[in-house]
Amino acid sequence: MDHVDEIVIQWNRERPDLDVEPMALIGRLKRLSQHLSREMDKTFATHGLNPASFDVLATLRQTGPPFRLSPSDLLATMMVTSGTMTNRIDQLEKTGLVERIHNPKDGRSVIISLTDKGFKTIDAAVTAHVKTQAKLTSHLSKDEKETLNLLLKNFLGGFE
Amino acid sequence: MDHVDEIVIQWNRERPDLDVEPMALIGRLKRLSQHLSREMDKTFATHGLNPASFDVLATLRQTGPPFRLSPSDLLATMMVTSGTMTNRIDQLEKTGLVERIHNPKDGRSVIISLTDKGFKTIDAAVTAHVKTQAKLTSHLSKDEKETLNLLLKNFLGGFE
DNA sequence: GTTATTTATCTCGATATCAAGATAAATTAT
DNA sequence: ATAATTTATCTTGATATCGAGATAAATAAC
Repeated sequence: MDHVDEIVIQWNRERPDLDVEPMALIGRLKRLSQHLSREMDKTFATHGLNPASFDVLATLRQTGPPFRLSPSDLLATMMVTSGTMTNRIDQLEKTGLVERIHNPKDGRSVIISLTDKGFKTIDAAVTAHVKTQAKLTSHLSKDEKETLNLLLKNFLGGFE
Repeated sequence: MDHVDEIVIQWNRERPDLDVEPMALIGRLKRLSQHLSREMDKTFATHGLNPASFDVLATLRQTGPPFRLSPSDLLATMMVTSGTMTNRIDQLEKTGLVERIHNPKDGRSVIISLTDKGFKTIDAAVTAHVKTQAKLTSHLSKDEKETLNLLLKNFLGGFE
């Protein structure tokens, strides 16, 4: 009997015409996502990052040498608008974690490049982050993790 | 082979020392949550609401007559700060969907009450919302929904 | 070659949220 | 009773995001 169960009971009493089973499923998913994010954000903060800056740095790091992507490339992997991306890069540039490099092949575009400082920061942060994620999923058995992952992948497949 | 699989492959190449299985699980969960929210927000918008206002109105409606709760009660069910709650109530009051009633029993507190307009709005919105949620989960079989819901409930139990 | 369209990035104004602290009433301790 | 503490709500300043549109360069159409 958790928080979502209570909501379901209330709606069944107030609006018995509605099938609120999907609401329970989606409600738990969303709430869980919030809890996980909140915990992971703490790890980012201990490395001077917020989730937005971590995301950008991690995406650059992950691509391998020379750790460079255009804002458009970054946009393609994140669910944010172009204005948000500009702001994220601005903040990272201010703190010296990335730099904007002029693209000689295309005057419209720029290349976002991890600095040494950015590389060191994200490598340390991601090590801690993975540790945090391991802890956050430690309640689940190996089997549960696998089943959950498969179901989520299937579910997510409907959207992207 | 989805977006998250690609990320896992990249990290395995760049940082083979890290076990990124939890990252895949959490990444899918978060991304799915974003997709679902984005779709549900459209439904709210067609009723003149945003997710924040929907949340407050739905919580009031769900409690049954007389559809009243204190800001603290509302806070207890939502993962937001008190400042956010004040703002949410301000917006809803401006549009006449709720009203603040003085609490005669306690001079510190107020009672947030659904207006007629608020009641009508949320009843229509929640009907549409449930329909949207049914559609969003229609890819999953009955069995998948049940298994997923159980796993999420168990996972969520570790946090609240 | 000139014009029209598309693409890449940035700008601007509005808004929701948070963290920290202010205010004021109720409760507890002395 | 008075003072200290706790509780309930609100205020303030900062920030991340979004939507819509601006700018400028590259590409396509004619």
